[in-house]
Amino acid sequence: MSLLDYARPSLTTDMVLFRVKDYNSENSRHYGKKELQVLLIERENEPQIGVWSLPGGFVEIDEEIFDNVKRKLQEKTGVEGDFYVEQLYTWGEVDRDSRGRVISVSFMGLCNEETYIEKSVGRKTEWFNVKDVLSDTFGELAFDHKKIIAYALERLQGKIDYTDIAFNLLPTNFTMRECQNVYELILNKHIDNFRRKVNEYVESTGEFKQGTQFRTAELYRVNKNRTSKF
Amino acid sequence: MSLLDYARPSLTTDMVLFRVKDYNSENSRHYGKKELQVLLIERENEPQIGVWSLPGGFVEIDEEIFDNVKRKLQEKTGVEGDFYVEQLYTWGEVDRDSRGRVISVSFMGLCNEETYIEKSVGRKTEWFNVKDVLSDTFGELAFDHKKIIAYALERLQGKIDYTDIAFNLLPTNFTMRECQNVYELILNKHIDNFRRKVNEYVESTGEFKQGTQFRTAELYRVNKNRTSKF
DNA sequence: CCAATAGTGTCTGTGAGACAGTATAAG
DNA sequence: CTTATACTGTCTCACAGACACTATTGG
Repeated sequence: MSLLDYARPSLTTDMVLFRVKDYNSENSRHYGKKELQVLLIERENEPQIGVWSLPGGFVEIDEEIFDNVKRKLQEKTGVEGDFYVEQLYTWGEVDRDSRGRVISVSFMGLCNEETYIEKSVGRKTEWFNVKDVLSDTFGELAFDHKKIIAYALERLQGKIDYTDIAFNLLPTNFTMRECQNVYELILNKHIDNFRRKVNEYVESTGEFKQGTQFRTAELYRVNKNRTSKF
Repeated sequence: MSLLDYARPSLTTDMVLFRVKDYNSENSRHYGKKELQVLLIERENEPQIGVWSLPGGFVEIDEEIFDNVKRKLQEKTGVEGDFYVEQLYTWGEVDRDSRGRVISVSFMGLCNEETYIEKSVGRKTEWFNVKDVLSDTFGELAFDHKKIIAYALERLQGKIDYTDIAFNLLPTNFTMRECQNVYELILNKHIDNFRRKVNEYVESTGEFKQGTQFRTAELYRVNKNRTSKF
């Protein structure tokens, strides 16, 4: 029996790309402009034209899945760079796409101002507050994309305590306040004794952040020589 | 542009089914017959005829991926039942299968003597010690199946400390020694103060295991009313 | 009695939550 | 000086590693 005898599903990718907007805003207790954001695009084709959706697209027959998700992201949103990406889950419910059988391999990306650039590609793309997107009042996303974003957020929340994954949302050098902002935005709660918790992951740079309104804060970087927990 | 314009990859599943053989053997310090095992089948078709491989097969166009992996397992190995299954990872490297582009969604199953039955289907299937299969001396498995088994074991080891996933490898009622055997086989090390570690996950049945050579041991079951950590 | 396993008690160090207190910047 | 943030010190409680100890079974 040849492989050709099988009717094959289509294979696509979906990227849940997160960033933290205004991670550097001061005072963690005043929840201001800073927010965890996800990148969405408005669908241009049937079905569900005009509906917000995750960037992604069909995988070519000779294209690595991982390459595809970065290529589609670049083509559709203009976002590219060397940021963190990990595979999340594969969604394949028979009726998840009205066009037919479509299998989607989903990915989570974590970027920051240093690891990505964004050019206009003449399409409607926008960074949304993740909390807003997941709320009932936001309205529907295309296909099962709301479920995928919720899954990505859960994965991020789950891994943040026992990996250094969150540092992918920060630039090379950052203050403790900036780092704490990122953690608090992801976990959606205040964290006490924060510097003690991330101590094993970071090291001093010896430099200080200038231009702040109050006491200058020391800049830290990820400690690449830390002993791994795994 | 229609979906038909795309050349589509084939979609398959692979099942990494674990069980613990002789989890009830006494004395954890004498590593005897008890072992963590994985179910393999000998390939009957090209390519790689006669090579040990994970059970699985091609997904039908109108078949749920999850249904497929359980159906293929039953058809190819004769193993069926209502045991724990979770999706692991999707493997899609362009050159992972010599027949063409084949995407494999892999799953991990955890079963025990109560949750599965095994009938002969006239094919060569066998339960292997996971440690042996992953060692260099075992020889090659089909495709990237050794990598997939290694990934499944890592996932199992990673989740065992913060979930009750390991109890899927035990029958409804079990002794502390049996439970400890399962944990020690998965983590491949001795564990001290074991009953204290699993206390929150189990509750007494009030019954005792009869027919043991020495002191009788109390039987426990999974505590369904435990407060979740998640 | 002995041998082997089942199960308990306790010491100690580590680490997290809570929160008081000190340091430093701008104005 | 004040104010707001950066950063340190310390108390307490819970828990995990280490390991000594008691309990119960068959022979």
